[in-house]
Amino acid sequence: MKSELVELPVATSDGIFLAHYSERGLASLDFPHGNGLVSPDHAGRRKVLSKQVPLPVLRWHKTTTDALKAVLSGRAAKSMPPLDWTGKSEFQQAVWRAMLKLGPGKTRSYGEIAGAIGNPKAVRAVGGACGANPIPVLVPCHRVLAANNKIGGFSSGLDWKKKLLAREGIEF
DNA sequence: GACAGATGAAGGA
DNA sequence: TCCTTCATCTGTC
Repeated sequence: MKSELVELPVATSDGIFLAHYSERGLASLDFPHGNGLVSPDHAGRRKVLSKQVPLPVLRWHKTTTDALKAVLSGRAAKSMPPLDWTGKSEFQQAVWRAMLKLGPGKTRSYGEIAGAIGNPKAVRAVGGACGANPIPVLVPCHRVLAANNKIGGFSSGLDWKKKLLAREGIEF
């Protein structure tokens, strides 16, 4: 089957994020690497040039750009592009949906997220699902803290998590 | 099937 | 308080 990803850069004041779109929607989002440069890993990845980008993807990309900039400045995204979670487990999707409900400045603990999806004991699994989140920032995994307001962890780097939380006025 | 993980809670020093 | 240990659940190899 063809599941070619369209790869488009998202320029923000924090660097150039890299968005990957499938025919279903936004599939993943990469944090800027170093000084906004794309990692060598992406160099060899098959991608579609901007000229060939389908119209729906261009619309999604605009929405994604707006949403990303809004979240990075501590505001709520006005609208979200469709998210492509194909191939992900039901559990992971449930965790991510629960996180999408968190507005700016709101936080939950891993235990509370676990409870929200009806499995209060699955706290460690929630941590695993957060780490597997392909769309950080837009799926606000940075708003999930450990118990007692501790920072917990962040797969893309604790610095990003701290920065994002600080912009939303969250104390931890 | 075994193991690891971005946790949480309880018990002891 | 702080540290250690154990219970629990899911994903990955």
